[in-house]
Amino acid sequence: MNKRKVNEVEILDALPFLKSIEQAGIRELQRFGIFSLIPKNQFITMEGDSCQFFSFVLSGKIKVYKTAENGREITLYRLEKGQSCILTASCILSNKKFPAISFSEEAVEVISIPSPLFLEWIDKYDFWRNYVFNLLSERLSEIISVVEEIAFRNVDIRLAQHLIKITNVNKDEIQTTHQLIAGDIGTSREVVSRLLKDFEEEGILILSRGSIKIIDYPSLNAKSKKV
Amino acid sequence: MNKRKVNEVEILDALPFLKSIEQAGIRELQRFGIFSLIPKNQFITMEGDSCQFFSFVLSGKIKVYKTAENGREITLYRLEKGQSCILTASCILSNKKFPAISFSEEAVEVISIPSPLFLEWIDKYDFWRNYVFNLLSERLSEIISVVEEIAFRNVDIRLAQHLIKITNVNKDEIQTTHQLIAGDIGTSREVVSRLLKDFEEEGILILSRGSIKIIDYPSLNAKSKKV
DNA sequence: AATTCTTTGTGACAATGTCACATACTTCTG
DNA sequence: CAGAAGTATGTGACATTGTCACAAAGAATT
Repeated sequence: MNKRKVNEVEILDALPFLKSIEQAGIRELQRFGIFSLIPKNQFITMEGDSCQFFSFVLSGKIKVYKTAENGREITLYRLEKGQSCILTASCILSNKKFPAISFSEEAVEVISIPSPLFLEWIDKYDFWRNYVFNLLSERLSEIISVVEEIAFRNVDIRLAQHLIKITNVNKDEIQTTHQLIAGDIGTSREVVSRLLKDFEEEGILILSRGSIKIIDYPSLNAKSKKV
Repeated sequence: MNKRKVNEVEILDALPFLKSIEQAGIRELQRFGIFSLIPKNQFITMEGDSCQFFSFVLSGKIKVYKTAENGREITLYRLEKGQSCILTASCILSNKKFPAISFSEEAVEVISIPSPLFLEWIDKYDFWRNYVFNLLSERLSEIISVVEEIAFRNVDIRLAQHLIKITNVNKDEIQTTHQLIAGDIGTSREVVSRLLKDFEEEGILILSRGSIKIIDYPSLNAKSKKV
């Protein structure tokens, strides 16, 4: 991992909440924050790791997920620019082990601070405390909606929703594999393949290896809202 | 709801973490805490309510769950003596609506404090902050294991686990309905009925209306750990 | 004893998950 | 460049789970 100190502009760009508050926070982050560059497709933490650092994502994308013995996966959430990991926070706060796997889907730049410092800042800085509490609250809602989706929603609807979510606004072609989609929506690859095939037969999209081209967005959208 | 002030002994009995710290916390709770007695089988909050108060459970049991349009349910967690609700905390902290239903399975005694006070105390008292953070962290792990169970574990195993969980140590007869079990493990009543029937045919338990009698605990236990 | 409500049982069928392969496309390697 | 190896997708068969519709049994009420 590539490590160095990080400058104020980079910090403020990723963490605008720091702008509104006293300089102390930024100075402290510059002083104690450790910059790391994590290459693409690396496992960052595994299930059971202990959390020595708390990190902010400056750029890139991290997937946080659980796996089953049989290889099935379920994505809990993703971290992008300006975000940080509720499970790490929770882990440090209650001194437990990290209960999931985190993996860099894209190369990631992070600033990390040692966990004792994380705890100290919570007591010391109001803005920091607010940031962490909000982080926890928001991620919690996300995870609860994951529960809801998996428990109640049919797979075809979840699939349609997910395709919409990962479709880039100005591009109708998604680069991904059925296996990755399966992990994101918590089902098996075969089910995804079958349903995508159905969608293709309905003229909603066109499949090719490693890519899905949406050709009837309105129908896909309708599917994602089906009762 | 029956409301009154509450005495120190009751508070300390339910919230032992207060013992170890300064008197200020207890005095404040006595001064501003509102005692309520909620009868059995009441809806306490509904989806979309806003959270005006933060409450501690002194006795009784509250179920916090989500429902689907078709009536299916999934229990997120239960609150008992000394606990409080992560979703309420999250709701107050990020100023959002309550995203679930809470319901008193038994008559419940709670002390509540107004949410602005909740926020004020977080800034003011270390012990309070620690309590809330720990609460959030621990409930978060619970909810993540709910995700894991629903996403990966077969229903028969979840059912066996759940039966073991709700079996009283010194009694082998459980008073409940198939419908309630279905809600707890996130499936439908019919599936629970079918699987329980299977368990009965295997000689693991005996069914009667409103009650399940475990007669072969070792087998049930084995089932709950099946690959 | 009749009525109503709640709980449980069940068959049929749809949706999803699993397993075992087959097939096709890509990349690597000599 | 051909063949091999790796990765992604397709598919049939079958098990599990979810849904629907309705029957039957037990408990509570009148």
